[in-house]
Amino acid sequence: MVSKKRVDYGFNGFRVPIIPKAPRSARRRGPFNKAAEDGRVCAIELLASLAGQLLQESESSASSNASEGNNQPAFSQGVIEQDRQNEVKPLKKEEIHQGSCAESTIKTEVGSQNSSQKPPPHSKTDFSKGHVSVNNGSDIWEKVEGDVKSEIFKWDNKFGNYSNRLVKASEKFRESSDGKMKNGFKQEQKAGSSCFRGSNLADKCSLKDHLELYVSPTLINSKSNIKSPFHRKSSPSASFSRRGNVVKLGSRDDDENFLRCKRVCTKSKAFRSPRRIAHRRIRNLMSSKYWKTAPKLKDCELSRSDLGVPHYHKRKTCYGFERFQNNTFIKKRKIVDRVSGVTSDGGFSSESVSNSPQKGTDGDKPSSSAKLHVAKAKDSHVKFSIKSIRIPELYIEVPETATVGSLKRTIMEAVMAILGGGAHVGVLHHGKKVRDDSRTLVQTGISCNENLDTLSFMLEPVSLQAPTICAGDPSSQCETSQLTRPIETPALDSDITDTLHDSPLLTYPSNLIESNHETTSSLADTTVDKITPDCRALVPVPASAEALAVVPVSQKTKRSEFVQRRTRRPFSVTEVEALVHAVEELGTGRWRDVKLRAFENADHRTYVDLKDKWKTLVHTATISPQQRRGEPVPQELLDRVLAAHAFWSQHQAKQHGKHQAGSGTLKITEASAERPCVC
DNA sequence: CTTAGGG
DNA sequence: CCCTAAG
Repeated sequence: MVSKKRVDYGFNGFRVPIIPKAPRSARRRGPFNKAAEDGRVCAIELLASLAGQLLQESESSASSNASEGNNQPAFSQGVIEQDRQNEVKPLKKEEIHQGSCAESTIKTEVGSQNSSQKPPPHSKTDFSKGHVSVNNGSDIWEKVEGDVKSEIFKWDNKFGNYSNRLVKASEKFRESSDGKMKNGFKQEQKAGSSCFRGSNLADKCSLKDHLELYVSPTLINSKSNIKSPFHRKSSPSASFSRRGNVVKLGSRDDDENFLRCKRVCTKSKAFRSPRRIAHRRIRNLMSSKYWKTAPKLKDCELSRSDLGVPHYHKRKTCYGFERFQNNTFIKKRKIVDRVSGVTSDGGFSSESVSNSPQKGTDGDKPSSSAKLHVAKAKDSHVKFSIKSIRIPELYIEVPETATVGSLKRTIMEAVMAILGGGAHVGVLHHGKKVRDDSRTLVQTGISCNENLDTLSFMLEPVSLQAPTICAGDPSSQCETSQLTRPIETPALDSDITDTLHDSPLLTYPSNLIESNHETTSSLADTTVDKITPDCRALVPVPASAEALAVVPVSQKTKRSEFVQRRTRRPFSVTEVEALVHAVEELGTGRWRDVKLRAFENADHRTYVDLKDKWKTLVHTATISPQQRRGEPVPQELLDRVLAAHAFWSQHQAKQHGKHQAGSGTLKITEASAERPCVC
C-alpha cells in the first residue's frame, strides 16, 4: 500500500494524505482518494491516449506527407532525426515528444513547420490551441522546446523517485526520451493491449503498467500547458483540466469496468483524428487497466492504494466501484468543463469547432452490451456516451448536424478499437432501426432530449459472423445471444450477419461471469420488449452537470434490481415471543446465541434478522400503537421488549463504564446484581 | 463469522 | 431486509 501510494503521489505530484491505518470507512470515504485518483486517471488517460495515438497514427495513412511523422512517429523516428539533423530545434522537439510519448500529430506538425522555417499562420494557431497556449509566433517554438525540455528533465528526476516500483517503466521512458521511444512505446502498447484483451487483466495491468501510462500523460500535459506544465503536478485541477481537454473516461466492466470518455472535437479532422483515435484507444486500455485494478470503491471514493488488487470478483464491490467511477467522472467532467478553456490537450479543445462529428469511443473490453448515453448539449451538439459492462462508457459529442451514419461510425470506431475487429453500429430510435445514415441526428430526432431515451444502439460485430449486440446497460445484460437475438434480429442490417456466439465480444467469459448471474433475471425483460429501458442503448444524458449525476444513480438502481432481495417474511407473534424471551435471557449483543437458542431451526432467520427484528420491535414498542403497522404485536410482548431493551442497554452501559474506569470489585457487584434480575 | 448500525 | 465497517 505504502509503496503504491508513494508512487501515485509521485505521479500526481501532490501529496495526498495517506490514510494508512484508518478504518475502512475512513479510507473509503476520505476525500483524498478521489483526488488522487483523478490525477492518476488523467495521467493515465493522457498517456494512454498518446500511446493509442501513436498506434493509430501508424495505422492511419490519411495524413499528408508533410505530416508524415504522424503516421509513424514512433517507428519513423530514426528517419526523422536524420532528416532534421540540421534543424536543431525540430529535432529536439521530435525527441522530446517522443520521449514523452507525445502525440505524433502535434509533434510532427511542429517539426514540419520548423523545417519550413515558418509555420503557417493557421498551423500556428492549431498548435497553440491544441498544445500550447502561446500566442507569439516566432519564439513560440523556442519556448515550447525549452519548456518541454525542462519538463522532461523534471520528469526524469521524478521517475527516479518513484522508481522503486517502476523500474522498468522508468527505463522505458528514459529510453524513449532518448529517442528510443519506439521500444518504450511498443512496450507500452503491449502492456496496454494485454491489459485490454487479456482475460486476467488484473495481472497484466499491474501497477507497473499504470505507471508507465502515467508518466507519459504527464509529459503530454506539460506540453499542452507549456507555461504551467509538470509542476502543477497534478494538482487536482490540473488533472481535471487535462481530462477535460482530452477525454474523460471511466471504464466499467461487468465487473464494473466502465469507461467513459467525453471529447470535444477540435478542428481539423486530419490533424486530430489520429489523436482522437489514439486517445480513445489508450483510454480503453487505460480504462480497462484502471478499471481492473481499481479496488472496490463506494460512494465515489476510489482509493488508489488499492490499485493492482482486482476486486471485481465481487459483485458488490464492482458495483460500488462502478458507482464511484461514475460519480467521479461526472465530477471531473464538471470541473473540466469549467477549466476546459484553460487547459487544452493537444487535439481536443473544449471549444471545438469541428465540423466533423466527434467520436469518442473507448472500450476496455469487448462487450456484447453497450449503452449509449445521449445528451443534447447547449452547443447544439448531442453527446453520446456508450456504456457497457465490457465496453467502457464514453461520451461522445457530435453536432446535431452529424448524421446517423457518422454516429454509427463513431461508435463503431470505439468498438473496433476495443474489439480490434469490424463492427457495425445500429441505431435504434423508438425501437426502430434507423437505417438512413444520411439523416442528421436532428432530423432523426435524436438530438431532442425528449427523444433521447428512445434511442438505442446495438453493436453488430460484422467481420466474423458477428452477432448483433444489444446495447444495454450492464444490468440489462443483453449480451447473451438469447437476449440479443430476439431483440436485434429484426433490426439487423442486411449486411450484417451475426452469430453472437462467434462474436469477438463474447469471447470473454471471464468478463461475463458476473453479469451472467444477473442476466438471468433481466432476460425476461429484455426479451419481452425490444429495447426497453433496460436494453436501451441510448440514454439521454442531461447536459447539465447535475443531470449528469443522474446517470450513476440510475445505474445503481438498475443494479439493485438485479440483486434479488430475500422475500419478506414478517415475524409472527410466536416468533416475536421467542425472540423476546431469548433476548431477555441473553441480552442484546448475542444474536448468534439468540438465533441458536430460539431460531435454531428457522433457516430463514439469521441472527442479523433477529437483531433487526429486535431493533424494529424496540421501535415499535416506542411508538404509539396507532403508528404501528403490520401484524399487531401484543402489547405485553412490547412491554417486555422495552423492559429487556432498557435493562440490557443499561447493563451494557455499565459494562462499558466498568471497563473504562470501574474497579474490579465494582464490576462484580454490578454484574451479579443485575443478572439475577433478568433471569 | 459476528456485531452494530445505517440505509 | 440489505449493506458494511469493524472486530
